[in-house]
Amino acid sequence: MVRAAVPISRPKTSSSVGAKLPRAFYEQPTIDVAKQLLGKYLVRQHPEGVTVGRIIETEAYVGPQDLACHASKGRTARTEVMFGPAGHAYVYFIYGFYHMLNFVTERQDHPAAVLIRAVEPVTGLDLMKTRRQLDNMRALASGPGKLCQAFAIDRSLNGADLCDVVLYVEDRAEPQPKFHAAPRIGVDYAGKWKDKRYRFFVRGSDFVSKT
DNA sequence: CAAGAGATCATCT
DNA sequence: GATGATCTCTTGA
Repeated sequence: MVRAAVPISRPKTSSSVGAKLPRAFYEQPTIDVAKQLLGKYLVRQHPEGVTVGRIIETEAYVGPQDLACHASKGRTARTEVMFGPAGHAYVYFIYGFYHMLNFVTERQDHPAAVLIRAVEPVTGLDLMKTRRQLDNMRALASGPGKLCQAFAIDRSLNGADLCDVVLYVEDRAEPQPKFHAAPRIGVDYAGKWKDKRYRFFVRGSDFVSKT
């Protein structure tokens, strides 16, 4: 006789698996946000289904003085979101092909953000594989452009509130993973700022974009 | 496996 | 008119 079903298994699409990070989390100093995001879970709700990934790699872009930060070029249509309140998505399009996902940090009028560079696929693997036209789990979301493709993130999400439901981050009460700090990728033009160790990634993960 | 090129377009000069 | 917070494929050891 089969035992009666007991609701102990947690529905994967429910927020009950973790606590959504509040706006106050994103209002912290950008470097702290970048480090603390490691081991948290990026959740994307979409009509095709939910995708979830464990955040493996981030980069901090700390403000207008940071020559690698887009906001160092001034306040423009593109960078406008970064000048707004923390806890919103800054999504931009680059190289004619790829979208980049960032989280706006710190206070109003201090333009800064954290770039999400890689996640470990957790939920919605089939959806990610379809979107990426690829079967290798290691390559699904191990890069900023790859993860945006896998999670169906484009400029329609620019400015999206991370305290809303379509895109947010969950804390599943894991201990903070050990991580490395290294220079950021692809910012050789940024003078002395290019050598700052503002890139953070989980030690030993197979899902880092570059080692 | 490393290095290089090509793809392609929004944004700013 | 140039360039970029990238990715993938090809080439050649």
